[in-house]
Amino acid sequence: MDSKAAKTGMKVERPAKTLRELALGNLREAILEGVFKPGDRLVERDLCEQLGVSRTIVREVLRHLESEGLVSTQIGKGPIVAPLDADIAQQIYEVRGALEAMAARLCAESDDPTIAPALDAALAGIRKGYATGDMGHVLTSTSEFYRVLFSKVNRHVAWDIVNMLTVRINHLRSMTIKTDKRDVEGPAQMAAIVDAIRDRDGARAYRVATEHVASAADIAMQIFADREQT
Amino acid sequence: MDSKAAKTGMKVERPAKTLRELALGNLREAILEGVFKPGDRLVERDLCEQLGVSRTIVREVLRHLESEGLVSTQIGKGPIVAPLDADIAQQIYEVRGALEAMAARLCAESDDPTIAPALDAALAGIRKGYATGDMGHVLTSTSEFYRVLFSKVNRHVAWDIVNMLTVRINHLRSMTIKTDKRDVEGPAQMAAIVDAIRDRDGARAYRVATEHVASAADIAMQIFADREQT
DNA sequence: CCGCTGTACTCGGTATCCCATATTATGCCT
DNA sequence: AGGCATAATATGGGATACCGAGTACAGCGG
Repeated sequence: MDSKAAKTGMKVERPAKTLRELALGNLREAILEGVFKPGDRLVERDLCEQLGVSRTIVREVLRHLESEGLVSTQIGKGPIVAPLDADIAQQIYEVRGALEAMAARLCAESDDPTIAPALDAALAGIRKGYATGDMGHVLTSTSEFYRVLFSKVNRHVAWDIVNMLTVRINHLRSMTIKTDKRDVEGPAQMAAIVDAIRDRDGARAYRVATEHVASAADIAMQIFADREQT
Repeated sequence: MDSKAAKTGMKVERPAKTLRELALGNLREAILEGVFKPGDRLVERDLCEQLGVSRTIVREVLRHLESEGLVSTQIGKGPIVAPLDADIAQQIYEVRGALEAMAARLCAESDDPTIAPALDAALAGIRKGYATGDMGHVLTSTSEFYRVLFSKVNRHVAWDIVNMLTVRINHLRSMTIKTDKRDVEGPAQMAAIVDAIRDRDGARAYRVATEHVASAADIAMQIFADREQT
């Protein structure tokens, strides 16, 4: 796995050694898991206890998450979990779409025969997750699918951006994949991307990738609409 | 200005109040200005003196710049100014191209008649900068051009990303705009973008915007090639 | 000439302190 | 009783001082 990552030029994250990286991961996870909900205040001194680290670390971590967009700091108050509105979510999906479509096209236009099989493997993981009802597995396999898409053509800058954006819409992703018929539609759309890549059809790969993200965005917007009606 | 910014949803940066924001701006500026060159170590305690702030601040700032990609921290050592290689630069130009082309298309497809004049104004600024030899003015006007492109269609997420990427290739930008004939080619390409927008031709706007970034990237790659020959 | 050792440097991390502000609780006066 | 002024609390912004560990380099000895 490591050698493979090195071969693709993709930065392999070595076992996070510094406390700060650990704390960063933990807090990010906690926010993603919903332990802290959007709008909740993130009190530095409380986090020190909960994370078991000093305020220095907590502050560095908060700053980092702030630049990731997961945390926002209001002037007179302090850091809170950044709320996500429909407009921002829409924009995030849009950028993701642009970048993932770009990557899909590049994959199609490269002549690396290992791409399609690797994507198929990830796709199989997604289908298996749906079949077994393991939604966590669906999410990680989906990430793997896109990771392959970017790393096979050595686009780690774009991949980093997509990753940054993805964490912000994490809970939306969890909901979109549970939507009615998404268990067949989603994989089908992704299979269409793989097909286009296999056919070396860059334009089609670009188009179907764009459509896939757009349909996920549509579902997300529907979720916002439903929520508002409450 | 504030009301306009609010209307466009574009984040207006209020006069940085916290010491941290000041220090962040100063250090970023220093790196961009070349006070610290790629590979230079950024010794925390030295920066404390030079910036006149405590280590707390310096560390938060370094963390922030790290997540911006301007600074990289090597495990056993410490923070250094992130070196920029041709591969990364290429990828940054590529992502910028994808996003700017997207914004150009959106501008063309919107029916906001204020877009083209605003872009023309920025373009005039660029031409004036070239005419007077004020390259700093060329750069800020170019940024203004793209800021308008994104803000007129309310894409501040994408704009933030483009901005983040742009600082990393700042010195390349300074060099590309000084390239032979870039003083006529560059503005001509940007005028083509405005023309396409005025004609409501989304596909053409997308294409010419892509081409403009690609030509800038080509020049940047040439700079890397020349540098290597030394 | 090469290898070892010790010292200086610096980072990651911690523990306190101080100050300003914002919120909340208290209490007094009308 | 109600409203306003005030005090107490909570918290963020910032500064210091300190410690342990790893790196780098200089000098010493073989």
